[in-house]
Amino acid sequence: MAKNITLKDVASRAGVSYQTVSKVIRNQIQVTPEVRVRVETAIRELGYRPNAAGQNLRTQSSHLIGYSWQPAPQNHSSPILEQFQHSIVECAEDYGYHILLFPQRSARDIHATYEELVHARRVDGFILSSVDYNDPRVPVINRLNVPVVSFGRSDDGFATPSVDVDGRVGIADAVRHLVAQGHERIAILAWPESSRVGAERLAGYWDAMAEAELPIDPKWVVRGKGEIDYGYDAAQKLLDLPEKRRPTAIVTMIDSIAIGVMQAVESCGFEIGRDIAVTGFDDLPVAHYVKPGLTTL
Amino acid sequence: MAKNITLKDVASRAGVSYQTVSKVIRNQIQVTPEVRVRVETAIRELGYRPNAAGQNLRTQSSHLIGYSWQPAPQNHSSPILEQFQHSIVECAEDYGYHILLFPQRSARDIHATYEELVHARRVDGFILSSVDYNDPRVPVINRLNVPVVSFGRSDDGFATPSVDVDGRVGIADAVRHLVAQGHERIAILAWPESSRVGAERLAGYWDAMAEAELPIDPKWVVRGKGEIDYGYDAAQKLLDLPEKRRPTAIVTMIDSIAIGVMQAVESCGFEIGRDIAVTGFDDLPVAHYVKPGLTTL
DNA sequence: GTGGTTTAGGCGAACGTTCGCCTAAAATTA
DNA sequence: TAATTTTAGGCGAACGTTCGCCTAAACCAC
Repeated sequence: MAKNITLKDVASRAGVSYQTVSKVIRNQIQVTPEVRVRVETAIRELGYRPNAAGQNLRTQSSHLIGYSWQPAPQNHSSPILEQFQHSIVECAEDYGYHILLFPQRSARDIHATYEELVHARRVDGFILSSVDYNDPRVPVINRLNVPVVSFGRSDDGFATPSVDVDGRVGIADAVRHLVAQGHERIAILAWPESSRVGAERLAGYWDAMAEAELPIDPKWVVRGKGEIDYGYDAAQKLLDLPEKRRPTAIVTMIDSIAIGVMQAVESCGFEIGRDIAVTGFDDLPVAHYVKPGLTTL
Repeated sequence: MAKNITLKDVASRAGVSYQTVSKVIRNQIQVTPEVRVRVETAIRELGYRPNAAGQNLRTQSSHLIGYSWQPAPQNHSSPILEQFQHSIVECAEDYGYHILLFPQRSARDIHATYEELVHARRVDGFILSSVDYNDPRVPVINRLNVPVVSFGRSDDGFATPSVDVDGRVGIADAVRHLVAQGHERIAILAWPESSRVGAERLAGYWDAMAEAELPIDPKWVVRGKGEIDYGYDAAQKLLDLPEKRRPTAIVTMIDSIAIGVMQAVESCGFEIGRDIAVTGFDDLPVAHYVKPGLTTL
């Protein structure tokens, strides 16, 4: 393998000190245009790339994120997860990070695995996928005091810094919550069938309604596009239904739609929280997607 | 985050020099049992873990392997690949390595991506999956002169070590199985000639047919692209053949195509298993949910 | 000119390892 | 006991960065 090209090589070619090269690269100092050009051409001519090991050592960060994924439970390989994996890889790259996969042989292994990765400073943080209720990984990682994001929700009392809510589970939970409050006629403003995310969330609605054995009036499942306007228009139609068919709760796919719904509710003379409940939804760290009758963000 | 525990911390607690600790850890020198015990207990008590960045810098190796996988075309996720990914992660771990995922946005990006990873010494080598004929990644990596193995073979003159699913034997077995059941008119839905995997599997078909000394009607070897749709359309044409030329069994390259075939069979009024046999490949999870048990490999 | 402020860029130090050389003491032999 | 070999383990150096301090020259106002 070819010899490493280091800052010093660049420096001697450009006729400056190697520390100066480092600073030029990261724009940390003012240099005369002439020097900057000299350094930049030297970098280009030599094909210099900062050495990751050196950077990691110095900055005490690996620029690596550990990704924990469940090894495909037998018959149920999920394209969503594959998609998710691809997304995080792309996104991490945008910030100069990479994704590191690691094994997780047995349940008892969990502690050792994560401890090892963290103490060896091999990763800067973790992404967990398929987090379920009472996920054993969550307490372990929390004890290690390291940044973590999870895809899926764990309800075991740890205020995990940020949580990505799974659409299906999230909407289902929202609906369950409404059911628990006594709602029986629950409508949903869905997205066109082409939307995968929309389908996922709609499935959550069906899940929860079926679970509660509640009938679904075809009118309650609205499909459409847009944000505030869509919410406003669709909600008006729902509120125009005869009282017996009129929903007492409206579930939306995203907060901006919920805002439109709330506007419509008010302009029709109803009161949010008393006459009708509205829920929103967001992909960002939202633990609270339902506030009885009121979605505030 | 807690302060790093380094060799020096361990050393001062054990009353030796830090370099000695390093050597004890890797059994590179003889030490008196007494010293060894002192060092080992110090390590345990402090919870010392070698810092990966330091090791990487010193040893000039990242202990990371880059894994290039195709981001799941459309909705078709392959359980094989998922399995494969899991296996390499486990296996790498056994040798103290980890797997690094990296993005590959566009074809033109390929060179930059790999060059970056190699020059920055971020990875020690690569594993490529889904390698096919004329895979653009192969020449790029070979030029970088870095270790690489691939899953699937590319026949373009580079001696890249590889593993692969033996499609030839697999399909041949399937055909033999059908022959043993008394089938004589066996059709195959192949892929375009540009697909190496497809060529392999088709070769298995020829092998087995020749072995059984069965004639092959040119109409029985269909070439096409796609999944369910392809299976559906191609099967319909096969079923439209006059009875004497109509195949009694259809071999497909992948389960999703088989599903299309089965739909076509049903819609033409035939019964799977009685009038016609269908085989798949690669054990898609869906296969278990399809009504008439699909014979797959 | 004198004194004060800005600026470009040099320089030492540190991050945590591993490697190889070196030495003093212990073990062996004569 | 003296000469020789073996051994345990100390020590300096290097891997390639980044950070912060420092200095000499350049600039400015009087």
